[in-house]
Amino acid sequence: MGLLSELPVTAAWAEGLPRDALERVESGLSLREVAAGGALCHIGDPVEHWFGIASGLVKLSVVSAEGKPLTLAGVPSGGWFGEGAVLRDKLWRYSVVAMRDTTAVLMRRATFFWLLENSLPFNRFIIDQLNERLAQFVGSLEAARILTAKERVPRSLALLYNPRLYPGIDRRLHLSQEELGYLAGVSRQVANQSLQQLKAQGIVSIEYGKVTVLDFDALRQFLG
DNA sequence: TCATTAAATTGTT
DNA sequence: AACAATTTAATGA
Repeated sequence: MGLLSELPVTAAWAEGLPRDALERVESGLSLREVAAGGALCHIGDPVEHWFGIASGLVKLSVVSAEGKPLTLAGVPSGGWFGEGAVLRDKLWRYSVVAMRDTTAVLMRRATFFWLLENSLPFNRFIIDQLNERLAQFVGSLEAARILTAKERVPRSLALLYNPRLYPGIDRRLHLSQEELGYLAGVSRQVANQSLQQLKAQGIVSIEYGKVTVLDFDALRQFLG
């Protein structure tokens, strides 16, 4: 019974791997617990791992010269990220901060590259993932220009429910309105008002510290 | 298990 | 940004 099979994370890239390869890969994995507010890595840290989120929620963020934080993306449980950094960079270009208590899976660089050289499905997974993220960030540029602050909230929510990047994510997400505001780059007030509107439209339901998506199709309208 | 208190979150100004 | 109201989590009897 290996590490992967015990995790509540669907590691799609591991499907189809021969048993001996799987054992080899699992020897290159480790777990790390990070409390809410803690960091998985900081800007400038050496890139030593590819990250997966077994449970919890993290955000990828940078800080502007004036000290204003900018959130690039949120990654819920089931998501893997950092392949761009592992492939291209020696140092992290963004910080990874836990928005909730989080359990992360760390894959050593050497293991990552071994998979690249030995598994075609893994290569396919990485290409799909890079492509999906590229689409997200291109969309973000558009959204920043075209969408109002209130519209950026449902867009951010829709991004979290990307089935390709984060398969099997629960309809109900443990995510406060303040945290959603950080993700969307809007104030908590705007996040609140936007959620109220979405609730009135029957797209989401709101609970204390949680949001549940009721209508995925309606939410995807905000992706543009 | 229940009551009390602190902390977190929400809705509004 | 600041306020009050509400919900949850933590604590201890």
